[in-house]
Amino acid sequence: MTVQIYNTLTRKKEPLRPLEENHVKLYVCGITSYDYCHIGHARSSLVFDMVVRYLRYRGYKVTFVRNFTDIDDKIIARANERGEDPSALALRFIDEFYTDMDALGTLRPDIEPKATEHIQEMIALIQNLVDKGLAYPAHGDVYFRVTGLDNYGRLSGRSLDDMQAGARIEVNAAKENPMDFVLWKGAKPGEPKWESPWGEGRPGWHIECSAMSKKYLGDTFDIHGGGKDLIFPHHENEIAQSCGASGKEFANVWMHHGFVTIKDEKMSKSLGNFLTIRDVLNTYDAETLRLFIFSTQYRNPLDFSEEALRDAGSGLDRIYTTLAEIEALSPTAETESKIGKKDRAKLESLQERFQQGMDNDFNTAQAIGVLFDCVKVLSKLVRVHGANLPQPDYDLLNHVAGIMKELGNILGVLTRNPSTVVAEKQQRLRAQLTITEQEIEELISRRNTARAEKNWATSDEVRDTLLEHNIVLQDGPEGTTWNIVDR
RNA sequence: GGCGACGUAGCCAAGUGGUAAGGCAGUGGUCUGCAAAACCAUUAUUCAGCGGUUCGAAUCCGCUCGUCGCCUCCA
Repeated sequence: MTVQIYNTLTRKKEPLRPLEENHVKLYVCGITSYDYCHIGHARSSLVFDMVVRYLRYRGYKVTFVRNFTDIDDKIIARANERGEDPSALALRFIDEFYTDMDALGTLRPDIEPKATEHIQEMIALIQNLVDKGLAYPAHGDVYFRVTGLDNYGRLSGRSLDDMQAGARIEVNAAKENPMDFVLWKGAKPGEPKWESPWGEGRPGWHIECSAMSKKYLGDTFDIHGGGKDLIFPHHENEIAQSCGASGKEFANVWMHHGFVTIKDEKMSKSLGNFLTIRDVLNTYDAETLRLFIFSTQYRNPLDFSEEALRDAGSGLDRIYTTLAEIEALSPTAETESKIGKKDRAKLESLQERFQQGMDNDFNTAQAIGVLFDCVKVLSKLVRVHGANLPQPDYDLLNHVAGIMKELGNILGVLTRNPSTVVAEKQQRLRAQLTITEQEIEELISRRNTARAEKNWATSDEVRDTLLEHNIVLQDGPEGTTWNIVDR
């Protein structure tokens, strides 16, 4: 079985076949750095972080390139609003991006090129296109001639006729065809600019990815990724530029992830319905956010809600609690297993089933289902046999727990020590208590006296009092214990 | 208007031609004075609707309805 990936270009799942044996070359469109990143950006980074981790787990060498767009209309506009230098603003938000990425625990790409550091490569590429008749200078700008290619529109599945019928195209007299797009923008007063054969100016948006992917990965490489909103025009135009210039294929596989939505509407700056990464990490930890983001397959829309995030949090707690319980076990001298056939089969097939899910176009929802399926079994076994666990069963439980952590790491979860996580949570909850532990003990003791006298009214009253302080009681054979309710 | 995606239990979500994973919630049981927690069991004769192909369809095809996205900057 090989990794199957849905290719936007062919609209099919295809087996991954890297050009170079066992070496995957991946280019992902990164951020335009002019503001803090929101949860949609987090999804993008986390999806490709997971893709890279999984491919490496599957034995591939991965060269991962992700760019920064650090020169662009929006950066200039924002800088002007704030009276800040555009490049300083771009650099500042790249720093903020790193702060968020580190908080999310994403791996750094192997190469993170910035547009402004590749102006010469872009100029060379544009010159190549001009020489081939695929681009033309006009009024200080340079435009790509879309009619020069016979298959412009093949990624987004639209024809030039379709697009012109759409008629949502700005009037620009300099263009031969309304769908022609800008490769180089002539300088306007006060804007950042670079020398070029066509006069001073700056690059258009799409050309940077063509130039930088070529430089670091070659004319043709394996996977190009980004959000669904980049399919048109950004990726369509990259294909036009790169294929036009090289005469070769560009990226073999195009991966596009779905949006994060709020109440089923796309989260976006223009709608103003976005939450920044740091907003969310203020309340929820990174692993919770990861589990939430991976709870659906990457191509589907993901609806953000506090409830969904809380669900992810309790799921994560449950796994950590079970793993911590396994850590605390000790075996007996017995050598005969008490684990039934069905449970054993589930545990032993964990890795294989997880891999099946992930091989299926990185279906993290399926893979997480497998993880929980095993947690269920582990938790039951700890409950039923924990106090009296034969050596071989002890070994199996620990083995499976180890695999679970390894697989979790592909999603960037279960990276911490389970006992520590559980202890820290208790500590955090204790810090929020509105009652001292001594008072709790006193109340429990008062209740136990009442219970001994079968004074249930007083007993229940005490229990309710404690519940108001988020303390829930558990009467067991060894006496009464208490826990803090996480609200 | 053009192009595309999606519609599976109360909610989230897998399944992509062989008879509905998993999570949250619910119900019954064990336990308990009653609870809580935990465990055990159970919860969709059916996959938006209607046709068609097939021995067989949630899965393939057609139409209808609904939701969302792209066509302008967007992850």
